[in-house]
Amino acid sequence: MSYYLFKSEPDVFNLNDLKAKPNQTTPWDGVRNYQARNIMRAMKVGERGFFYYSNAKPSGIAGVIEVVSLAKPDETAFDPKSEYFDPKSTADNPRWFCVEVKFIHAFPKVISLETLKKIPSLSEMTLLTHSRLSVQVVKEKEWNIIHTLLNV
DNA sequence: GCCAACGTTGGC
DNA sequence: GCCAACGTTGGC
Repeated sequence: MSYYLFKSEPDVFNLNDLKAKPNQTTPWDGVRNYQARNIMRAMKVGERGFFYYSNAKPSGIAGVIEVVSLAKPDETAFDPKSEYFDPKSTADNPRWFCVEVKFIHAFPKVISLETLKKIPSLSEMTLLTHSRLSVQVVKEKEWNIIHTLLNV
């Protein structure tokens, strides 16, 4: 069982938007980075991840979502009208993939990046060492530490 | 709005 | 396969 972190700009797509979707579920499409794609392809149904707000005030972890389907081809890559269109990705040989994710819960308050940076045991977290990666693996230990912050 | 970090592209 | 040029991400 692995844990993950999914980034989104809340002005573009946030937890309320996810909650409003049919079945509170959406394909995590638009990812155009190979490392992030490979992480999604390794995800299993039932695994959970943090929903992270980037370019936000404040940026930070806003809640939890769950993987509800294995990675499948990202349809937005095939659509010339989509901002995520990629002519190099074809139905025969798709380049980009996405899992479907479901709303689980929103934290009462966003756990800010500033707060996370202050915790020594989180200093190796991918969020802090490879800040640009938009889909990340979170270690179980990190996952648990972050949940204990909710009780403070 | 700036800019550091870093991923991608394409010429050679 | 190298690497310069360029584009994007995301914190501040």
